[in-house]
Amino acid sequence: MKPLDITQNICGIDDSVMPYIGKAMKFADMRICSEMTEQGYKLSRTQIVMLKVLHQQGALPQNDLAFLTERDKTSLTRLINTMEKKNLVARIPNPDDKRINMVHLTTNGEKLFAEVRPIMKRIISEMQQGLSESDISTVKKAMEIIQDNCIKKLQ
Amino acid sequence: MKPLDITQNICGIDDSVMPYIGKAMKFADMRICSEMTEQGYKLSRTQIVMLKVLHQQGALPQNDLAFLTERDKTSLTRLINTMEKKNLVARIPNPDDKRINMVHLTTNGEKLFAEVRPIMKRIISEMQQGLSESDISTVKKAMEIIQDNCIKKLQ
DNA sequence: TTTATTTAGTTGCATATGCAACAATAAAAC
DNA sequence: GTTTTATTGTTGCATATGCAACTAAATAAA
Repeated sequence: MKPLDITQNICGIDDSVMPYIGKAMKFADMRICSEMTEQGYKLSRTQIVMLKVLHQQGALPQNDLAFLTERDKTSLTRLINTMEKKNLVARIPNPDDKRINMVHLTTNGEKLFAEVRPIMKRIISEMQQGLSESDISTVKKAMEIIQDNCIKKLQ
Repeated sequence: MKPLDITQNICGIDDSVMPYIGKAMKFADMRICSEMTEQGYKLSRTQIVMLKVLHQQGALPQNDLAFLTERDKTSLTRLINTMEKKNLVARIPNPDDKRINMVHLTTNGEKLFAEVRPIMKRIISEMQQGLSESDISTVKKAMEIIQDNCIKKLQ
């Protein structure tokens, strides 16, 4: 028995790209996770992206972080919980508005990001080996179209 | 404040397609879920795909189902738990090999799949509105390449 | 035939995610 | 100045997923 032919798409729509992008994403996440583990880092792609955003943007309120990364605020809350336990980020209450937590990278988080960055760079270029410039730009365009089509109807 | 420009990719690799496919997938799942809810069905894309596989393949051992759908067997176990609670599928022990559970679609599951199938068909075609034949085939090819590159290194 | 190994499935633990409902605080309306 | 509304963040509940460790059963090896 083999995995189902990937062309067997949902509900007989034979030109659906959904299962393709779903699986590519899943395996990419697994690959990143496994390589990080090998290198001695217990980090997911999600966490690495968050490190990067905080590195580039500086401290931000949770709400803004959720918006910037297009996540539900509850998801953001728990992601920050996880990363706080690992001492990658810290919540610092804003004295001017007691509702707000500013999320900072810790020194440890900054250090880890610097270490992990070149590894990610390599993994990503390995994952995209064999894709032409034009393939990459077509994929990006297509994904934006799909995302727009979805959001349009999500109002 | 706006969502980060999607071109802001992981670790400064500006031609990475990862964030694009991740977000497209997430919004597609949300769209499917929300539309299903509107129509009175509490079903995720994952569950619908499982209904379809069982509809087409007939009853299967959990192990085979996990392999066919490229899921970890523990993930499969819990997906079947969820669907069993909803009376969409049933586990029937194999008398010839007491280790094996055959997973069947229930009558209810079969009925629901028939109802949901045309809805999915519409959603998918709406989501891909604006993609040309050639875009779709490029995306498929690209996703297969990424998946292969990942699996290669996951041994 | 008894022991060792492999296979099928489950459970604990971890990550990630969204919706609904909630508490605390700030801002607006009155 | 008090009441109402909006904003920020958390928790409960639900889904989905993988790895490690486990049990039960079948198969292979001794």
